[in-house]
Amino acid sequence: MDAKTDMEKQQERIRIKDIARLAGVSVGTVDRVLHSRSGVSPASRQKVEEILKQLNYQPNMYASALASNKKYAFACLLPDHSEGDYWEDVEKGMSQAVSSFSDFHISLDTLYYDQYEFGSFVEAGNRLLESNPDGVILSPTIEEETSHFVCLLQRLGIPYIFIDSNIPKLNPLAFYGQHAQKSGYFAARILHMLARESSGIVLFRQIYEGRLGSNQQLHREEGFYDYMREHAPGLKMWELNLYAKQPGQDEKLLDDFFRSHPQVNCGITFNSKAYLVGEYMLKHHRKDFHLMGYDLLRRNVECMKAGTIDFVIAQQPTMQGYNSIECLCNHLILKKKIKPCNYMPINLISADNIDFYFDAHTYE
Amino acid sequence: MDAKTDMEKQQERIRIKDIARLAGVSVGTVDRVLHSRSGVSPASRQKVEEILKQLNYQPNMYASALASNKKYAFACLLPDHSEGDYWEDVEKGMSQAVSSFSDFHISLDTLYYDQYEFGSFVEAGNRLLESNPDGVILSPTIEEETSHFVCLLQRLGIPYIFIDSNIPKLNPLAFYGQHAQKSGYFAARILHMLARESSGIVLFRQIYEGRLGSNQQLHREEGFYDYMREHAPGLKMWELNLYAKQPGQDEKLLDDFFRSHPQVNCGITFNSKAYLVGEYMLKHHRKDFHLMGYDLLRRNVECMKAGTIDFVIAQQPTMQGYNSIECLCNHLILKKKIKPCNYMPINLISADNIDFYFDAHTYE
DNA sequence: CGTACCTTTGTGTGCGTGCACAGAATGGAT
DNA sequence: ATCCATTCTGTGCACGCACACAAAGGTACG
Repeated sequence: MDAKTDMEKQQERIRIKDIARLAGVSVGTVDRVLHSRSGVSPASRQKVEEILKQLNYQPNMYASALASNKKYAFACLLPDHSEGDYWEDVEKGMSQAVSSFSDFHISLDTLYYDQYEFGSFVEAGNRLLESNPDGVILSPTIEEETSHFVCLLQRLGIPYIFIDSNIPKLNPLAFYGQHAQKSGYFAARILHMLARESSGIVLFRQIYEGRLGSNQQLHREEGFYDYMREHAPGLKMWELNLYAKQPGQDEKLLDDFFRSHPQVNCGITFNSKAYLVGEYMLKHHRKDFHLMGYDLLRRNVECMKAGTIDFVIAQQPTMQGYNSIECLCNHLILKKKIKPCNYMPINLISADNIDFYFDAHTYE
Repeated sequence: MDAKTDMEKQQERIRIKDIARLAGVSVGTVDRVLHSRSGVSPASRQKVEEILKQLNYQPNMYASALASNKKYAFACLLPDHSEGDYWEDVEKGMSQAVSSFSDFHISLDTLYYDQYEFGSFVEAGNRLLESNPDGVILSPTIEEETSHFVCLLQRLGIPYIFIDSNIPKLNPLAFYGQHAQKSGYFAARILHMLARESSGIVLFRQIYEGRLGSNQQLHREEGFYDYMREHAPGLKMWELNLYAKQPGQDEKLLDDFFRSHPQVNCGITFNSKAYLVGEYMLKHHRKDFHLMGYDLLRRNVECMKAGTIDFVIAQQPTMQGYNSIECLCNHLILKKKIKPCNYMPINLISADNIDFYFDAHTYE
């Protein structure tokens, strides 16, 4: 029966056809209004817009994607990385998203650069632009170069998303990552519980070419010191710089430090390389040292299971990757409004709850 | 041009039409094979199945949902609850999912029962069955009655999902919730850090009609004791039963306990009612007591901000709700394979990282 | 050989939307 | 009034799939 009551119809989804009928125009006109195309008289436009608002019309995105049959090419610019690294999880999340939204005809091209060679970032950026992508995802690890690159994207009208760390003034379409300062603050609370009153804490830092690796690291440190200033002003703290690239050198630095500071039984790294210290402890059979770090890298996980890393703060890299692709789809295809700043949860992981944090499962 | 190279076509999505052409049959026949309907000769069926497997055909679920135009009614059976409660977040997740999958024409009907009146569960269950739903979500809080109810569902061929707690032998289509034993174990690790060596720990328990509220609570306790047995066998522990329904009575019990055990400065609840103790501490201006609990109820959050609850373990109720609806869609509409056991992360929340855990944002 | 009946296969329409194209209306110039 | 240009509006097909219906082929029986 065509003669359904209004009661029943209320539940039904409103279609373009319905809007057209109510506005006394054809679906073509409604379509033009919806996509703000030209060729509609002011009177019709206003009438249609009125009805749209009144009925709170939501297009059927599946029908829309089916009909428009466009292809979207996304591109991603990441630091190059090896197996078991942080960025691998980010990529995993992105490829999960690509396959989950494959019916939208999206594709993803990932380009890599050497985080410590600025030239390689620029070069990768140029290659990316050549492919003329519809949306870009990148991590603003190098502020200066990112700034330049983002200017080009803006000029071309290509939306870009930041993951992992943020530079708000370069206003990306969205940011997915952790609130670094607050995560440092939280880490401090936990480490403070681990630290005995009498002893002290050592901060292991990562130095490249004479400067700290990233803003992330700096903000985490800030948060850490903020907490300690408020809650444990008397606690002694040391900073020890490590260099990752020359393992022998780091080992010697650690030897020297612990020889001259035997009472220190607590430490933290504000980057993902806690395993450098954890593996050192393992090698020297020191199980009494309490260590914290960041990110569920394979080597960190192994240290946690072996007992030389107590806790790690995870920042859901897989979810970051997944969400950033989803965000581009929402923006470009479904024209949804995007939330610009999206902080990931600050997760505390120990050997006990680690099994529930490989967030892969969430998005099969 | 119709004459695309195979190279190009490889990237394209395979359609039913393609399968039909390659198998030398019509799309109707392929359709029949895909939906395992009758009326296909063994020869054709085999040929089509072969091609399907060979090309790993994945149907376009959007087109499929669009064409089939079926309506799905889901039903949900939950303990009744007041504002700011745990179940409210579960419901929030479910309604977010319903609106995010609204193009699949799903609807959700939620029924409530009194958790402590078994008869009301049965009555709500019967009302639910009358509406003849396509899928059911419930929390098996009462084992006996749930078992009966689930039998009925099985007989009717209606799939059901458990959230929050699990009874594997009633084999639900899927379970979304926390690994209770391991979460208790993890909680113990944290509380052990909070507890000074010299003092002891009190376990506040929730008693209804002479027995513990739920299996969840029991398993958490188990995990907690497991940890303590392994890592702090000497630590003294007490159990104090509370009754929630008579606040005056609880206050007296707490008074008595702390008068006779002034050295105890640490406690935990294995249900969501930590605020009973937190608010007591607030009232008596005791800030030196370390308290842990479960779930981000409004009253718990307030205690955390006031400083009388140190940590809470959260179990992502919103995500549980969202995922359970998503699961029914995947199973009934998209015919995807379902993962039967889905453990939520074991999240540790303090006042510092709480802002990042109202998981609403994730699914706008 | 015609008819009835069953099994197997092919075709056509519609789901809600995007978009190209055709058609109608308007206004101005001749 | 006629013609053309311009603006505005309506129609029809396509997207990939589900499902109803029609058609074709085969078998049995009078």
